[in-house]
Amino acid sequence: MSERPSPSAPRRAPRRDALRNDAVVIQAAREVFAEQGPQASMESIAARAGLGVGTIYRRFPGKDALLDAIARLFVQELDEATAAALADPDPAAGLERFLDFVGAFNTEKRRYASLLAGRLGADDEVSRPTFERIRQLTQKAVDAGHLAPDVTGDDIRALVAAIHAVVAAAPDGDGSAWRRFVRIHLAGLRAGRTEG
Amino acid sequence: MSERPSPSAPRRAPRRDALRNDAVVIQAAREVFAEQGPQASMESIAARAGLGVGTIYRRFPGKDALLDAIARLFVQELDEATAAALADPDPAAGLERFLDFVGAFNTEKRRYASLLAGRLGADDEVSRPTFERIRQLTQKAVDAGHLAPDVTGDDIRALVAAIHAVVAAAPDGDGSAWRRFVRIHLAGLRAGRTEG
DNA sequence: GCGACTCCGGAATGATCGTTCCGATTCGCC
DNA sequence: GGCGAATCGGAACGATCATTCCGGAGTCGC
Repeated sequence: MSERPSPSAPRRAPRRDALRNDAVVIQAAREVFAEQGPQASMESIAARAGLGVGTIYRRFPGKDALLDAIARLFVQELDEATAAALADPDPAAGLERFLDFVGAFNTEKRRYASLLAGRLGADDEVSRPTFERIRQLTQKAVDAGHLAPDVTGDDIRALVAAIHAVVAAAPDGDGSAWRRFVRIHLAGLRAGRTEG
Repeated sequence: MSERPSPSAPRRAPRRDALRNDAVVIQAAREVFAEQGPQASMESIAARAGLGVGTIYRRFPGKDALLDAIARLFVQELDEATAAALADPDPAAGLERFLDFVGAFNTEKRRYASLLAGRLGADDEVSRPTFERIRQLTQKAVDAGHLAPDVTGDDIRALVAAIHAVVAAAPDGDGSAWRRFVRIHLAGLRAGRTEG
């Protein structure tokens, strides 16, 4: 019984250059997909990374896996934003901080919406724990009297989806039209008693 | 010498089958693009139409032209809806009727958003005369006191874009989540004095 | 430094798809 | 019914692109 971790794997540690390339590929893919959308070719990504296509395929089973990896990255950033917003002692401020993040995120990276579209199903456009946090964030704001009593996490989720679209539809120069949109919608969420 | 209407065009009327196929192609393309998105193949459209691909190319210079033709059709429908809404004697009712149309239109045809995206530039997502009518519609509602004084056509246009997204993001069964969204946003547009 | 093994580059492969082309078919007119 | 032209069908072409493959370069443990 010599201590081999696994009978058939006397593996060596991965080489340093391989590890570095891992990060380089993700970064390049992020940039290229943001610029050209999901139909960007693997070759253009490889070129941006300064690598050959084969190197990408060593790490990722295929283009779809690469797309998924990046989508997961975005969800993770959104996740961190919800966690930060939830930690804010003032519920209203936390909610607005979160919505600010969503708008800024999409403004910076216009094309990400098309990347996420379809890749994450309708009911997990936001990963489940993230949505749970949005729900809590909403509930706190309702309890504090900042939103009408019947407002739910679904309403905020719809608003998030709407922000995507408003950012994408805004004229080129205008990077903050979405702020006005959010302000208006929040006014509706405060005042609106939707006796349904 | 002999009386030809035009020197170089002794044209005969188009054949009846050609005229019929024109409509068949458009209809098939509408259906297939709605189901599969803009990346649907020309062959699948031809198959749906019960025709050969060559027949499509006789009418349309290429796939892009076909896509454009359908996008123009949608804009035209939207155009008619704005005209009808503007004709309504009650400004508030006209505006709501218009927004109802937008939501229903997108609900029926989920994938049309991706078809229109990018094809019509940011500043003519709605054709110019259509946008002019939206502006008038908005102004009438403002003058009648149904919307806050500083609301403009751009606000309604943003709402239209948002409705697209909300419809697309809604869970499968739920074909009317967008109604709630619109109701809330309209409340914000009524109450919100955005002293900016 | 050296040997063995991992990793990289980029040409080759196979599939998909938009577009073209031309013989066969159908239509309009007499 | 028959002729000439417009139209159709769908095979063939060329381009693009994801994916594979393997000879050669680079790295690690010693």
